[in-house]
Amino acid sequence: MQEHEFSRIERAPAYRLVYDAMEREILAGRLRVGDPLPAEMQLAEQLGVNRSTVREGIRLLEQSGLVERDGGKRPRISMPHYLDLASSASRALILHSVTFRELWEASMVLEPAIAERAARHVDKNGLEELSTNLKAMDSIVVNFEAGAPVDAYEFVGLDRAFHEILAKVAGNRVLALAHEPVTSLFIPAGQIILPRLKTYRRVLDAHRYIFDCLRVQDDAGARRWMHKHMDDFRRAYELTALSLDSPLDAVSLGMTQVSSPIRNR
Amino acid sequence: MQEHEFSRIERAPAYRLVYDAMEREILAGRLRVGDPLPAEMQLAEQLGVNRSTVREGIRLLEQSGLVERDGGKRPRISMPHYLDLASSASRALILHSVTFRELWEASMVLEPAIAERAARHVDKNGLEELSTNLKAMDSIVVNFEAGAPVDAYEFVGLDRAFHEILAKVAGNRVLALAHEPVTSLFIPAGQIILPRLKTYRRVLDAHRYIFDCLRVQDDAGARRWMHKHMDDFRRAYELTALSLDSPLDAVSLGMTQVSSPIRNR
DNA sequence: AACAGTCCGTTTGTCGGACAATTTCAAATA
DNA sequence: TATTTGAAATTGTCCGACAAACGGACTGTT
Repeated sequence: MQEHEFSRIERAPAYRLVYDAMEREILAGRLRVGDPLPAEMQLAEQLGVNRSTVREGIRLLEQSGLVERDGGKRPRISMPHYLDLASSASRALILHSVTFRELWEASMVLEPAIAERAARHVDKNGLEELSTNLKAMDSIVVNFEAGAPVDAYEFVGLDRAFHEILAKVAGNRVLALAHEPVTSLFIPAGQIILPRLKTYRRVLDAHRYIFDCLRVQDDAGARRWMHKHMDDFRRAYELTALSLDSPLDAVSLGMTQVSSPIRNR
Repeated sequence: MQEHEFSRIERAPAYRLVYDAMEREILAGRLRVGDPLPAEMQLAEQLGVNRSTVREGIRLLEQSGLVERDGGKRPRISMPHYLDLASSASRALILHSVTFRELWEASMVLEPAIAERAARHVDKNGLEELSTNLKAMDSIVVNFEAGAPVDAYEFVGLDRAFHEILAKVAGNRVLALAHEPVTSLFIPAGQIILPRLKTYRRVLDAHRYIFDCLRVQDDAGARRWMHKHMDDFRRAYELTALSLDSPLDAVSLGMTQVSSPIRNR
């Protein structure tokens, strides 16, 4: 029967305070992107803590993408790239046993919208990139129809690349960010589905229709074809006797070595 | 003039290997969610590195949400909640100078889709939550129209809460994840716009229309009203003489103390 | 039996120091 | 000027130490 509720007393460890302090400096622009981090010793003195403590704080910055380490060189301030965040998002979604249906529903919302915007904003460069992608996929399909085996990994990679080029071309980074985990989670499913159903030609054709719409800036057409394309994917998923409502399982989908979100360049 | 190209030798620091190893154990389920982490000393012995190195690795896990520390207790394995990721995403988007237009475009895609699904899946519980939210907002508006001042922070908080309840009710975690950074970035804009235009009643009415559609499971109506609601927001933004295409600036939007993504419970 | 107090081993947080490997940078050299 | 060299700085890793907090067992009181 308490009258007064006490607010929880918060006692953050020093290494987290280090993290907070440095994050503030970065976000406030006093430490600029690209600059090397101050030496650990120097930070330790300025902040009045031990070097080990500073190091632990830097690890937090590192994982949150605000600090980037290249080999043994001085770590530098960096902007977390939103596409890096997507990998953590994918992992989180898997751990929460998100179902394929949720994934597919989201893609039915995002992909057509992205295709539509891509058709409106595409430029010569984007068309070039897409064309190159299509050519590569075309040669795989032609070879396949001549009897050659298909490298599923390569094919699905091209598929993904196509959609990511679209997302880039659409020119909306918020949509691109939302889109990224979806495509990355589709990959394992694609690697299971495609080798079984061998619908390579179908995927290629869909991409080509979308490409044609982009070329003439037909945004409604791009949206429509993308819609169809994604619906195809769901049907294929069901045809392989996979249930829409079973969770994407980390292990069965080979995501066990997601490993570290270090971006190699 | 070398003949043979050596593939770059990659030498990750030990603390990152510690991170990788432990992440593997967690994702493979050998360390289960909720379990306390093994003692640092024990890990150090098993992995053959020093305790300091283990600690640095644990910091990486901590920031990526796979390990949760509550006070001075033993850290425990945890699932990163996707909504926690959203705060990093928001920060990244701000750092990349995303424009309000991009944000708004994304919301025009996501919010109506979410409202539509919410109307289809809403249950008694969800309606209850929404109703409570509406009542709270109603009393603020009524007071305002009687001459009382409005706590912008509180109002915008209720606004956000309404949209988040919808996202939850829609029952699609992928969409909810994509949605989260958008609402959180809208908040500062709302805090600028609403006190100037004083369109509190307008927001409340829109929410109520959407709520009514949900009650009768009118998904098309929910979508339509949400669409209108978001379009209203853009118009309000323009009316305050803010440019759609200027980047969301961290400082002017008061995001300087984003600070640590620790989830308090 | 329920509850408060005490004690003790364990674990984390922090400190200080040490050293090898590598990078950085400026001086010396061709 | 371009290259090499060498010293200083910096990071990665290890070791050892100790205070503070936690968890659990034990005890005594009501």
